[in-house]
Amino acid sequence: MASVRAIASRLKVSPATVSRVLNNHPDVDEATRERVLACINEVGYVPRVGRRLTNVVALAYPDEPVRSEYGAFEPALLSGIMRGLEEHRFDLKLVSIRRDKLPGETYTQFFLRKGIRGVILRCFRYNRPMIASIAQEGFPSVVVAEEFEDAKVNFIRSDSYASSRRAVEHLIGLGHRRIGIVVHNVADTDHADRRRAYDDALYCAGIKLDPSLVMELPAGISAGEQALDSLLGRSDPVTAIFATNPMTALGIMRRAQELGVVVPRNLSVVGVDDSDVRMHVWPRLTAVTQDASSLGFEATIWLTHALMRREKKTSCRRTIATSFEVNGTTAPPATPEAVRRPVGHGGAGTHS
Amino acid sequence: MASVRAIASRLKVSPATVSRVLNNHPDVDEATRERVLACINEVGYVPRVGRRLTNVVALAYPDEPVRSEYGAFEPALLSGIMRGLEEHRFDLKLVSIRRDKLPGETYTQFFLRKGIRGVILRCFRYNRPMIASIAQEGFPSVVVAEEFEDAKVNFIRSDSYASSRRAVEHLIGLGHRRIGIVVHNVADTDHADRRRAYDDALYCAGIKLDPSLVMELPAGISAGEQALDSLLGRSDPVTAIFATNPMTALGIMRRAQELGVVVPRNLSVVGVDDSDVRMHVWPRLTAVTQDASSLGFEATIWLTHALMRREKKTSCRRTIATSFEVNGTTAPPATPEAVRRPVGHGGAGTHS
DNA sequence: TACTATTCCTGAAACAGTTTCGGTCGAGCC
DNA sequence: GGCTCGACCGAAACTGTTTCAGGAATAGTA
Repeated sequence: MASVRAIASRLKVSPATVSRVLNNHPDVDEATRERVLACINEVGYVPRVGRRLTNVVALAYPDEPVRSEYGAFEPALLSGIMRGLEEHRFDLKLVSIRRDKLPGETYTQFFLRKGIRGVILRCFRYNRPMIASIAQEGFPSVVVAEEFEDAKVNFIRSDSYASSRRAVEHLIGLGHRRIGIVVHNVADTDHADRRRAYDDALYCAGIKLDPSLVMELPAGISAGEQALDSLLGRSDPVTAIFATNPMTALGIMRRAQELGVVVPRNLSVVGVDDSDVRMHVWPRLTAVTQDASSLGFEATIWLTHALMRREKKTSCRRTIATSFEVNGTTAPPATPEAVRRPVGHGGAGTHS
Repeated sequence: MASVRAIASRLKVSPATVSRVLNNHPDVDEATRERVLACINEVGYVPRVGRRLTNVVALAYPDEPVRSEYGAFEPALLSGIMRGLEEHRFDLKLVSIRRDKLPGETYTQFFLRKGIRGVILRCFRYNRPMIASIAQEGFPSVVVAEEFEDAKVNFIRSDSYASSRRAVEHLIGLGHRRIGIVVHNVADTDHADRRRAYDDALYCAGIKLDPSLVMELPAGISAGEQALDSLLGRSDPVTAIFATNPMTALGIMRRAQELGVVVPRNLSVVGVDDSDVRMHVWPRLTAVTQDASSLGFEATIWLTHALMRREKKTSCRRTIATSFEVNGTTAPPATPEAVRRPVGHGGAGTHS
C-alpha cells in the first residue's frame, strides 16, 4: 500500500485531491495540502505507473546541469552512475532543481511529480541549504563529492586529506621549502581538506606557513595563470605549487610554458585530477587522483539498495580513498641555493 | 485516442495483451505480438501515466553512455540538450540500448516500455544499422553529429568541410607545402569531410597529395603522439599538421613539447575542438570549432516540436556551420628553404 | 483410445495515477 | 433576497499494469 487512494482514505479526502497535491495543482486548500504532504512523507509513498513501481532515480543539479567548466568530472561521474544502475535496472533522469521546481513546491513533491524515487545530488557551495532541506524532508537522497555534518544527509565523497598530505610531503622530501598552494576561493570540503593537508604537512616538517603563498581563486584555467604569475613574480618565488583542482593545474602548466618556466626543473607542480586530464600535458602531472566514476558508482549502489530494501533508515556517510600519483612534474629544486636566491621571472626556461 | 484500450478494441484483443506486448512479456503469441506492434506504429501510440502524456525524451547511447575519451563533447552536448528541453518542459532520460533492450524487442517497444516519446541518438561508426532500424520503425528520433543518406533518418550535424578547408588554406597561405593530416581510422561523416577538405584544398593550391602524410589512427592522445613521431621522423618532415579531432591535437602538442619541437615556430598545428580544450594548452590551438552545445540544443528543439505538433512526417536534415579560429599554433614555416630541407628530429626546439 | 496433466495464451477484473466535470459553499454585489 | 463568481473538492471517466482464472491445445500415460 501507500498508494494515492490509501493516503486519501486515511485522510478522508479523495484520491483526486492527493493527486492534485502531488502535481502541485493550484486549486487545493493550503491546510489540506499540508496534511497530505505530511502523510506522504510519513507513509513513504512511492510513485507507480499502473501497478508497477517506477524505478527511476535522478541526478539532480541545483542549477544548470553538467557544466563543462568542471572538466571531465561530470562525464566520469555519469559513467559511474550508469554502471551502478545496472544491478537493479533503474532508470536515470537528469533534472535541474532551479529550472523545474515550482515555487512553493516541496522537494519531495517535486521529485515525486517527476516520478522519481530517489535522487543523487550534486553539491556546490551555494546549495548546501537546499540539500539540508531535502534531507530534512526525508526524501531518499545521497550527495556526491561533499561532506555534511548533519546526520540526516547521506553522502559519498573522496578523502583528499591523506593523499594531499602525501603530495606536499613528497615536495618537502624533494627539498622544496617555499611551496605555494592554490585553493578554490569558496571552499568546499574537498578544498578545505587539501588546504588542511598542506598546512599540516608544512607544520610537521617545521616549515613556517607563509600566508602570502596561499592563493584563493575561483577554479579554472585563468586561476592557474594568475597564481603562477603571482607566486613566481615575487622577490622570493616559490619552487613548487600545489594546485588543488584540475583546471588550475592546467592553467599553471600553460602559463609556465608561455613564460618559458621549465617544469619540473625550475618549478614543481602537483595537481588534482578527476579523470585523466593529467595525461593531457607534458610532462604528465604528478597529481592527487580521485575517481569520479567510482564515486558515482558507489552512490548509485547505495541509493538503489536503500530503495529496494525499503528501510529508509540506513544512512550513508562514506569516504573513498584517493591516491597520489608521481609523474613528471615534480623534481628537486634547481639548486640548494636557488631556494633562497631570487630567480628572474620570464625567459628562465631555455637555459640551464 | 491511441490508447492501449483503443488499440485493443481495434484489434479485438484485450488491453492486457497490448500492455503485455509493450512490456515484452513472454507469454503472448508471436502472431498477436506482430499485429499489435504494427498497429502501435501505425496509429502513433504515445505512453501516458494516468491521463497525462509522459513528456520524456531520451538521450540514447548504443553502448556505454558518456564515455570520457571523447573529451568535453558529451558534457557540452548534454548541456545543450537540457537547454533545449526547457521550452516544452520535457524531461530527459539517459538510456543505454545495448544494456537495457531485451533480446527480440523492437526499438519502438523498448522506448515505449521506458515511457519515452522521442529519442536523441548518439551515433558511432558501428551503430549506424541500429539507427537505420529505429528510423525504419518510425519512432520519433534525431541523430546528433552524424549524417545519413537514408531519408528516414533525421539528423543534425555540423559541417566540418567549409571550416576545415579554410583551415588547410590558412596553412597553405602561410607558406606550408608539406602538410600532414591525422584522421580517425574508422571514418564517420565528420572525419570524412575533414579529409575531403584537406584533399580539395591541396588540389586547388596545386599541391600534390602525398598519401604517406595521411595518418589513419584511432582518436586519442596517443594517436597524436604517434602521428607526430611519424610525420616529423622522416627525411622530408612536414611543417604543419591538421589533427581532425580534439584529443589527437592535444597529443601532438604534448609530444611536440616533449621532443622540444617549438609550436608554431618549427611546426604549425591545427586542431578541431568540441568545447574549449583548445584553450587548455599554450599556445592556444588554432582550430576548427564546432559547438556541441548548440548541436544538442537544436536537436532537442526539433524533436520536442515534432512531438508537440504530432506531425510525424516532418523530417530534419540540418547542418550547422562550424567556424575556424586562428590562435597561436600556426605560423609560416621556419624559413622558405626549410620547406624542402630535412630538419633534424628532436632537440630542434631550443635554438632558432 | 481415453484420461490426465501441463503448457501456452488470453481476457476479465482489480488496481495504480490523472484529469474532467460538476457541484457545494461562501463571499461579494445589485 | 437574488445573482454571480471563485475557491475547493469528489465522483466518475479514462490512462496503463498486473493478477487470477480459465480455455484450448498438447503431451504423457494407462
